[in-house]
Amino acid sequence: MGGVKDFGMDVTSRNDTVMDLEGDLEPKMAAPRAIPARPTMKDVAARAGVSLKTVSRVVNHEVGVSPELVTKVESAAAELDYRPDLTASNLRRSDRRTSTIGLMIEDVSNEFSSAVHAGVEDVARLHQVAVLGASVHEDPQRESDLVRALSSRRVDGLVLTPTAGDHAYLERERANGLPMVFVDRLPHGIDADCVLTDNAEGTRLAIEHLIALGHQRIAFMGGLSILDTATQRHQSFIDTMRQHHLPINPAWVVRNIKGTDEAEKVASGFFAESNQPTAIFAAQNMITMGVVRALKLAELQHHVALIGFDDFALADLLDPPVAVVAQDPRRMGQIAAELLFERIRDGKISEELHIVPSRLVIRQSGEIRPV
Amino acid sequence: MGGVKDFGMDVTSRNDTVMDLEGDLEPKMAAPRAIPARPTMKDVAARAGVSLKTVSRVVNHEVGVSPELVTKVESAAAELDYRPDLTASNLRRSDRRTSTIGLMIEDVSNEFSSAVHAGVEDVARLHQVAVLGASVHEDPQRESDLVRALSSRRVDGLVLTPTAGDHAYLERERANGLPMVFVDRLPHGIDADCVLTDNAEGTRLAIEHLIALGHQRIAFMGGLSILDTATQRHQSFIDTMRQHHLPINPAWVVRNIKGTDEAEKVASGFFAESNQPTAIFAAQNMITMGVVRALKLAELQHHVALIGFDDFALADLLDPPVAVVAQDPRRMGQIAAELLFERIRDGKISEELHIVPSRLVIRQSGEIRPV
DNA sequence: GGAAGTCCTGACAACGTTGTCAAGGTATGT
DNA sequence: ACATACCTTGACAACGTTGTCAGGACTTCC
Repeated sequence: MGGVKDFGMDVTSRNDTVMDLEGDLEPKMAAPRAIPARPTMKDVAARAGVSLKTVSRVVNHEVGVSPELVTKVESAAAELDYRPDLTASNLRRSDRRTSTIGLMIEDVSNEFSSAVHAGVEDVARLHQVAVLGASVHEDPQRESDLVRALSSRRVDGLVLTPTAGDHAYLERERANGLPMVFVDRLPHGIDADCVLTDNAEGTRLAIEHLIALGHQRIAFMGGLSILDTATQRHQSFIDTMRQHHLPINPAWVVRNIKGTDEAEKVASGFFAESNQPTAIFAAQNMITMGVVRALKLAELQHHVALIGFDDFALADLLDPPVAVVAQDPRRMGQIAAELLFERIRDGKISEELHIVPSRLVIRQSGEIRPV
Repeated sequence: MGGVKDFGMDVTSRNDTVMDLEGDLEPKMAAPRAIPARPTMKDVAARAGVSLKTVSRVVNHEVGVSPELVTKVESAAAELDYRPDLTASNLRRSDRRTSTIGLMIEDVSNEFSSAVHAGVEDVARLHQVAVLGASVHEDPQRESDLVRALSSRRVDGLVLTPTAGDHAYLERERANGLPMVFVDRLPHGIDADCVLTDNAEGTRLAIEHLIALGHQRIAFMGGLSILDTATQRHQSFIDTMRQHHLPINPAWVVRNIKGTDEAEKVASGFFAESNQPTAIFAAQNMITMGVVRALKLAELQHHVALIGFDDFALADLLDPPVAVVAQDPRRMGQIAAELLFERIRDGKISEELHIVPSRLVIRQSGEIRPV
């Protein structure tokens, strides 16, 4: 249990301030400024010569206040620069909404995540709701800490990309009235609303495109298989190859690749052998970039076909431009947020699954024919 | 004036719910679930058989509670899945801190902005503070709406990238106790702490590098000159050229370029003339990308030198790799956040200016010599 | 002219928590 | 045994706001 933050130090320093001002004759300037008191409704009421409640009514645009008082209150509020205090308001209001939602994504600075963020923000803005964003960095501990922190801040709901761990613990949060929608990955241990890319279909499109060009020796490079996005893409690769009766060379099916550098090494490994794949399917962003590097190094970028999963900025400016299965992360964020607001509104708990289609973006690297 | 959100609809629908349950005999399932009541300290106190205040003490790790009661309270809290309510806590606490700060950046999904976001988050996490992030999209109206919204949510402070407009209005917010730090751009109409890239120095480095290679015909392509980052880069370009007694061709100094497409057009315009620049300095991210496109189209990418301001992912994978003046946006976010927490702690208002150095990242496009 | 209704306004409690203070218990010193 | 100090605990007010309700001024109707 325990508080979210230890305020001990702050409190002490504040007491010190008070002592300074009362106890001795140091000039006020030397002591840290007291925290300025923000004007409250009470202040506005006093200045406008009305009751507290009337100010509340004006601020909330309730009907039935005489125009005269409305202007009086409004100008008093403007003069004082009064801002309603949402934290107090939420405490009292019957619906207890904070007009704030939490967003937990892999990393705010990663291209995919921040597109999701943008999508969530699009929708949140329409609802006049603020977004508390946080990066999980694939750390289950951090994930649950963040859920705690956001829950303590009484967010109205949560959009999150689950880490690999177990998510049964979220069941209790949800039971306590915290709606949540998952994005990009299916959570484990809880049935909940979820917005996913069509990983299987996207992969199938890419592989069949390569097959249509005549490729038979296709390598698969995948990410961490604890993530089911990675697993789905891998499975779809296997299925598609089998459906087309193509051999799968186990040496060319590498999973659990982490990061650009590792991907580069793996791809370079392929090219060092006499028996080389004629096409590579890179099942994730970072992996694609690693492969691009390796191809360039081996000067094979115009000889080995490459299709990546997930689009990235400038993919079309590389030499050759890199073909990808494009997801629509912004759309995913929008859908997730819309779904969340629906749940917040009707208070229902449900387990809807939204699949956002992925599409093959044809660029030159995907048009290279086998030698 | 006015409330931040109109809760009218919600209130109505809630009344409806109550009516349903009381008024007729419909099964409960059909009506929207009532909002589940989250356990409060009172519930925990009742279950543990202690007073409210004792629970408060345990939750906040105050000393002087008997170990026996501590365990009793802790297990009661765990059984109920109690979460302290920060909004109520903040309302009562003497320091009135929400442990939340606001971050207003250009666009959460833009590479530079989200790196700043990541930097702010790095520091915020150390302080156990949550970040309310929002995109301003270069809209002054939106900016001030957001400030209002964040101020109403009683954030402890603000990190923001100011738009082009006037920021005198923020003076009043600050006077009402809202500390703020600006990033990337100097605000107008208010003296405040600010974290900036060394635009002049970075530009000088780039231009002098080109000059050292023998370039004399250097074009400048800049962004919106209402932004002073753009103005500073432009001014530094002019100064550096003058210092080296090089002619400035007005036709090659284009400012106010907006977006990739426009940049591409401008650059293509250069190449259509018989008299061409031998080097281009692109003073902003998007512009650089547009130039890359234009160069490729004109097949001049190996003949005209290019240096851009601000690094971007994959710049080193392009053909040729693109030289840039690299800023350090993540570091900027970190510094801004550190500065903000300092101000929050000591309550001081000041006008410190932090210049984060930029550095020239030499890549092939910047090594092309004039013909 | 009085009863009934409408409109506008304000007093007061309450939201969930923490700060303050006092009460009761135990330990210590004489 | 008594006074003193300390330690632990709880009662109560308060933070800034909104929900509830009641009261006063006016209007309307018989």
